[in-house]
Amino acid sequence: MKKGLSQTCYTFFSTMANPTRLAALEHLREGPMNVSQLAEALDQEQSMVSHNLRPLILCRFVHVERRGRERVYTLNRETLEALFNIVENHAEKYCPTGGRCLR
Amino acid sequence: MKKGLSQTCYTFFSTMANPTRLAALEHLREGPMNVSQLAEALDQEQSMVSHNLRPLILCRFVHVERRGRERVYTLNRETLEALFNIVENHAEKYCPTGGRCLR
DNA sequence: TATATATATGAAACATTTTTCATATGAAAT
DNA sequence: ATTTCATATGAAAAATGTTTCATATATATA
Repeated sequence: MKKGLSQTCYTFFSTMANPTRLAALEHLREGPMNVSQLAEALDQEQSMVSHNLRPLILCRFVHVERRGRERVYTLNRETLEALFNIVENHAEKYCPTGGRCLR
Repeated sequence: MKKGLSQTCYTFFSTMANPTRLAALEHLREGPMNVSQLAEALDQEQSMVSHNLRPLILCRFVHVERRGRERVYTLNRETLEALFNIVENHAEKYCPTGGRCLR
């Protein structure tokens, strides 16, 4: 592993390891959305969504574009579809009960 | 995304989002090791290593085999090499400074 | 320019996770 | 059967991360 990848991994996975952010990413798979739409879809306060979007942007898991006074968030599919595939494959093989760990 | 994958993702990424566990996984890339060897390599207390290995086992990121009174831990390469590749590719493209996020 | 709308931000309160330390377990050696 | 060695475990203390609430910023509209 290249030097610094361990730190990168930590930032990367910490950002992913949050239910609100994961739910936001799931919704963004359907297509770009602004913050209000996300807040509505997630049934969460605008402020909370906003707070949680920031690490996603810093990690480049989503990118943001201004449209008037809205901000439209778009999924970085290149990374995230690949990532979800790995998790899905791993879960199919090792977590047949769906999310709950085996003993 | 299949139902339950969001929960699976959370467990998956939470387990990855820890410096001690990431360092352990890095070392296990070199080959199987027992707990003492890992503790030595990581320069950490045996107890801490042990605590941190548990989630890795539950998620099937490593598997363990008894050898006398030792326990030898082995990396699940199938999942983890694929995962590290994605992080590496993402970082190369988006984090040229190595681990530190862009602004 | 005043107001409304969309989003972001800071800081305190709250929650979860990690680390440490003492001790338990279990297999091997004496 | 006792001791030793390797590892695991429970629980308290410490560290991190999340959520909320009040408010700031920035763009658009009246």
